[in-house]
Amino acid sequence: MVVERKSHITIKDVAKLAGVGIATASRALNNRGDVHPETRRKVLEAAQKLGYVPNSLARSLVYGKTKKVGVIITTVLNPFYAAVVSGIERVLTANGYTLILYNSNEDPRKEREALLILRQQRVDGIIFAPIEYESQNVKYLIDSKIPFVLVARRTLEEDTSFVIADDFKVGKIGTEHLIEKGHRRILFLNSWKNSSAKFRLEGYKSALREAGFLINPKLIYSIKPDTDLKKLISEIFSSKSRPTAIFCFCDSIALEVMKVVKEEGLKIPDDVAILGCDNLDYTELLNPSLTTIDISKFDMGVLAARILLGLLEDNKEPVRYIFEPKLVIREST
Amino acid sequence: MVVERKSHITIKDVAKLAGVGIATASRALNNRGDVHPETRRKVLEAAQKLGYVPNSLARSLVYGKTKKVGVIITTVLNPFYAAVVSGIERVLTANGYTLILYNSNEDPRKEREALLILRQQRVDGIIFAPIEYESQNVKYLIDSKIPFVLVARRTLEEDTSFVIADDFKVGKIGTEHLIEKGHRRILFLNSWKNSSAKFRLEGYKSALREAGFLINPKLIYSIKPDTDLKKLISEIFSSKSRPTAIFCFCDSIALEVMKVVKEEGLKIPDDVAILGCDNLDYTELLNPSLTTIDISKFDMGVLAARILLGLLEDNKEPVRYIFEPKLVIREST
DNA sequence: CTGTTAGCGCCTTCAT
DNA sequence: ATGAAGGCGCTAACAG
Repeated sequence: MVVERKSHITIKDVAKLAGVGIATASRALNNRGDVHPETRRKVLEAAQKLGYVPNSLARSLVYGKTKKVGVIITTVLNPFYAAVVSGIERVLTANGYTLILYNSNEDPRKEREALLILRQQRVDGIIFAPIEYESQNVKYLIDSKIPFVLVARRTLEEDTSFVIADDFKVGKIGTEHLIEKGHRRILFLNSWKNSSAKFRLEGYKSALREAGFLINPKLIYSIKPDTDLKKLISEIFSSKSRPTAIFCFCDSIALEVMKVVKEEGLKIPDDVAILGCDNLDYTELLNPSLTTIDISKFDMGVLAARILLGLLEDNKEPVRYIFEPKLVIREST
Repeated sequence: MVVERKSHITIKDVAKLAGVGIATASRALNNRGDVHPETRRKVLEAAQKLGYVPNSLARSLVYGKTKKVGVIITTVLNPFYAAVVSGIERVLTANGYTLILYNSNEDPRKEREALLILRQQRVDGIIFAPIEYESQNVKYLIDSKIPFVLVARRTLEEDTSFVIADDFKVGKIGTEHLIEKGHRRILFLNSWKNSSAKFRLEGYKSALREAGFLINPKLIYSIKPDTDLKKLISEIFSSKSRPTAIFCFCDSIALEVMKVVKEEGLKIPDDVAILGCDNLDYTELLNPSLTTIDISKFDMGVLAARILLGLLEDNKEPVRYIFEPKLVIREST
């Protein structure tokens, strides 16, 4: 016969051992209201002796607040998001909040699932990098009434809080740099469906247009997580009119592209120039060092978290913040 | 038809709208017991209409299980841990578990705090990369009776579950490789206090000893998060008998070292060889490409999560698994 | 100052 | 097949 042992010490146990009522124990434990010093001592001692750990589920049930924040990003495998999450975490934990992390992996179904679970968990707020610019999931989130702030990516809604980079400018200054370097056929390996992809593409086009060049749709690709970069690149470079430069959506993609390009026996930047984006730590030491566009990753996370805290605690108006990107010229272009 | 909603719809609301009792609503919602098909339909419809989202806090209170797992690592900023976490997440979410992430940043106090909060949150289990080999926090965790598995780092306890690399071997094959390349003065930039540091150091010494060389304590350093690498390196290299090779605890450190070494005007590997560990994605493309030691990061996470699930669901015995490291020779040595 | 009581939202006997 | 009632652990009135 297995005896079902009570798995956790409760406040009841503490109260009993201290020889006081349950409410008194609660008061003593939480420094609330008036408790006789001696009583408090007894309670704390009992708690100590029993190894009492308050159950925050029960507490949250009562309070209606959980002190938890959900974070949904693409994947922490991308150092860009790792940095964003790190910034978020810094602020959140400093303010007594716990962080629940979800990686959507660019799959809207997983994103939706994450949202549902976060609602079930009754998180107080959500920080979110939505997969799509026109996002059903963000609509759903708005309906849910949970305070949230978008990070790194925005959506078409005008009245949401977000912290993003000026992606139009990213696309523009990157392309301008390549044009300046004499490139005319610039391959744009863009991301997929998200706001950054959308606005960077517009920046790319704008730069081309202003320089008086035609926009060649065949030079614009959307990379999905399952895209076979190797195949794509070698196809593109087997055509007669191969591009002389590649503008990659992010450094992670640029890294992959560099591998493939090298395998193809092409020299960087002589045969093909490569431009990344994010200015990840290692890009400075790549061979050749990667020209890229710096975006304040960590600070974006910090600010997003701060804004969310504002939303949670003061019930402020939506806040929008746009970080300025900065071109970092190195050897790859 | 606008529905006025209070802060959260409860099962009570659903029951009322469906015109049934709470218990029946619960049964219908959870496909439990016998419910008349027509009743079920009404309940589900009501839930749908109200946008009901079950409160998992309340549910967990009843069940005594939360379906949540806590993860404590050094920092997700290190791609090594990002990969580990990613592996963990893959398995956990696939099994209906939610992941709560904490970064200890090598600070035992933060680590302890994380442990406390996870207990308060009543997580079902914990996956944990402890900062110290002789860890008070792991003792505390053991006392807490929460099932856990250590990942990447172990402690002196023999009867805990863990998934680690064979760190003695890491230290050994790395050092042997450098010796083979003709190096005699090998600087070991080790980590701090954790099991990997301990065993790798033993491997390093063992290799030196077996080759018949003396162990020079002045060539062994422990890098802490706040160590000024630049200063350290330039001091070391300003002495007459400078090392000819540097064995770095991990690729992230190796990256920093490469930057500093280059600033000092030294050529790699001619003036100084550099060896990393972890085989991060970008190391292949560094200038020069980094010789490193491959460790199955993602798989370590996957396995740790699987083992934890085993512990949670079948209440199995502790499981220990040690991954084989593999030397990856490139240009930097 | 302290104990009793009524929930927070949900699930589960136990009757009906 | 269904509803009433008790309880998970905790906090907040409300009485003493």
